[in-house]
Amino acid sequence: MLIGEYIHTIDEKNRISMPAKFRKEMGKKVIITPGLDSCLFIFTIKEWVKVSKRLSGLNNDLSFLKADQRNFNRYMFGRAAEVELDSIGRILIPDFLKDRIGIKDKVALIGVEERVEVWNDK
Amino acid sequence: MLIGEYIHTIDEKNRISMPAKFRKEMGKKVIITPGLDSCLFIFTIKEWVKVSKRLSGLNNDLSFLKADQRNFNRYMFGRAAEVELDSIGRILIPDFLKDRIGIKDKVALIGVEERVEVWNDK
DNA sequence: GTATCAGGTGGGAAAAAGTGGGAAATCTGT
DNA sequence: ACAGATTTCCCACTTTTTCCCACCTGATAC
Repeated sequence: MLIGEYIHTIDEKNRISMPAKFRKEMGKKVIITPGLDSCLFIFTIKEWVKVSKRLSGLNNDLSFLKADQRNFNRYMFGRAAEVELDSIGRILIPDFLKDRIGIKDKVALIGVEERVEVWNDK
Repeated sequence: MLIGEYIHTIDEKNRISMPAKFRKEMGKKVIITPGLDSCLFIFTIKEWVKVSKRLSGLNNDLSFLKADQRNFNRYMFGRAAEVELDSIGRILIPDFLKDRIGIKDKVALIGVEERVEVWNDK
């Protein structure tokens, strides 16, 4: 279970250290998506598979008729990125996701049970 | 069952000795969370599993789709910490929790049935 | 009264985590 | 194909955390 909050730096190459406490559970590859609220979500591959299945499971055969559903799924899936941790446990935040949460310098990485949230830390 | 009150010192490395009387029951790892009022709760892993299940038990599989559940879970899990006792039974209090209860020097560790509460002892 | 023991406190040294940056590899456009 | 830009990989420095040992104190036993 992912718990606790850590303040880390995002460097000029858009890298952030995954807190050591989270690394084991996160594995080598993770999925980053725009979160709800002004943050990013980071999921393990395993968790992402579950989440994405459930999200698309909400769709019924006529879901393409529902604008909200279409927009939401486009939002979630369209901007998700698979990211690999480097040899010392850092992840690279794609520009289009970085801009979303207005990161300047410091970010808060928050363990929320099955995901990590990334917030700008004013 | 955890009972009794002990006044201990928090040192400059944020360590507090778990009272010897509590150690056996607490085990090697514990979960520390902000308590109600200005104190911290320390739970055994076993107890934490029960507590967190009960509190987040209302969540469905996609709890992050609902704003109030997101906020609740962020608070609940984001401010918790898994902490290991060192070889002589001390726990390390994370800064973000230490600040919460305004610890200066002495703390009261109080056994309350299934948890230990940590209060500042002015 | 003194020795012994357990619990609690403090601090130094070693290890790990976090940050920064250079060089090699890859990509892009002309 | 080449020059310049970007990305990836790796190494090195600094800070923080962890581990371990030693000391102090109060209680108990002899």
